Amino acid sequence: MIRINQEFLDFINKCSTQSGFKDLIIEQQYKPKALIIKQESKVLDVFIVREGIAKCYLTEDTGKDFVQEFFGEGQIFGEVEMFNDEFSFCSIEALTPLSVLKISRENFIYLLSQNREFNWFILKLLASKIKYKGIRHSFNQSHSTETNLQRLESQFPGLHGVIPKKDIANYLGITERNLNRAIKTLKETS
Amino acid sequence: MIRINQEFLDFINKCSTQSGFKDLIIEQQYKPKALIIKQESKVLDVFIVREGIAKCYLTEDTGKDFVQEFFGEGQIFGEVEMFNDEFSFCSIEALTPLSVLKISRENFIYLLSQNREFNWFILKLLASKIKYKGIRHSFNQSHSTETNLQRLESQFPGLHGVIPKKDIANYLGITERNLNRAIKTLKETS
DNA sequence: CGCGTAATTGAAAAGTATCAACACTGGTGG
DNA sequence: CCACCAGTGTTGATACTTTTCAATTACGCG
Repeated sequence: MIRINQEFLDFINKCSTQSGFKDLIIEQQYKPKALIIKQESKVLDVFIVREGIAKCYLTEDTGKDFVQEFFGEGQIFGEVEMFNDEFSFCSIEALTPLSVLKISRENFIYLLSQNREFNWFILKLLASKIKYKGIRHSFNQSHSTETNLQRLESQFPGLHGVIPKKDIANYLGITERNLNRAIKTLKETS
Repeated sequence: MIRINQEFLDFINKCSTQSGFKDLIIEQQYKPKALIIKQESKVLDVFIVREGIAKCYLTEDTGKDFVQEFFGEGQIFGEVEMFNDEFSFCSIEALTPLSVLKISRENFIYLLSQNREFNWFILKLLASKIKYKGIRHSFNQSHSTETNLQRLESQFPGLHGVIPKKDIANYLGITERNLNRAIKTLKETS
């Protein structure tokens, strides 16, 4: 399954009903293929996935796309840009119909300073992303395409049908041609 | 040059002279090749580089090492393990004689909750690591070995003589053989 | 000098990208 | 109902890149 964070989503959902909190959180909907954050553009809000799947990817000067991560329920994005500079280093696109909760930069920083629990959640989320990215990059570089594909499928069973092959290839950092060969090889040897 | 964070180092140095703060921070020295954090082991402290260079790497089940990052002055490590679980997903090794400032888990969490400036520094540091890792992984996957090497050399001029070739190869995710060919190719075409 | 570690190189094998052709699918309009 | 289209997925042949492995050289240090 896609990476999710139910605990954080529950927390935010609970908050969005409390006075003094609900006004800071705005719900929003996106259709598939909608571009939510555009690379190199200003990011004014933080987003939390309520329902659906989003794709986080980076377009290189070579024209190639590289998928950083697929975001499921309770995953946050746009928060990295709140701390250092407001320009996004990646794009975010809805893969399925997507429901998000939006918090403005101003309110996000206010919450961080005023709500200890929120602050702790964000620290944990950031640390978790670092770990995820570190392990992923290392694994990718150190294993064969077949092994990388197997790992992805064990982490996200049922990604076929939801995520286009092009995106899977871009997540693994390989071409579609090579992805197809890997799939075939795995079928034959199983 | 190696990634550094002078602002944070200045802040920590200043703190370590203040009453109520200095007792929380311990200075420590390591010799080259000393293993400071061991993969899969418990991490009890957070470390901040005061002087020298450390290598952050991950050993895969294939026996291959992958270098995540080289830490310079003001860079922090061990902090990721403070938030989720205390077992390290990577190893940290001194490359040069290394001077670090150490903060125990207990005191780290205390500082996070009591010192707003410290809290904000950590948030920024974590966000910065995410961005660094994201951009790096994407660039690596999308460019040729030669281009990756050029990028590394432009970011860290003078890494030869300090960082062994094996580590450079492991940082780029390639073999030493291939690194040597890339170096030769770049020399010829320049 | 001799030892161990690090760096270098060539040749063969394995893996991956590129490119072009073709198949499948769902939706649209005649 | 069929023809057409665009987007997506599939495949083979070839060129290119990287790894593997083994042999050799260079360097620092007791």
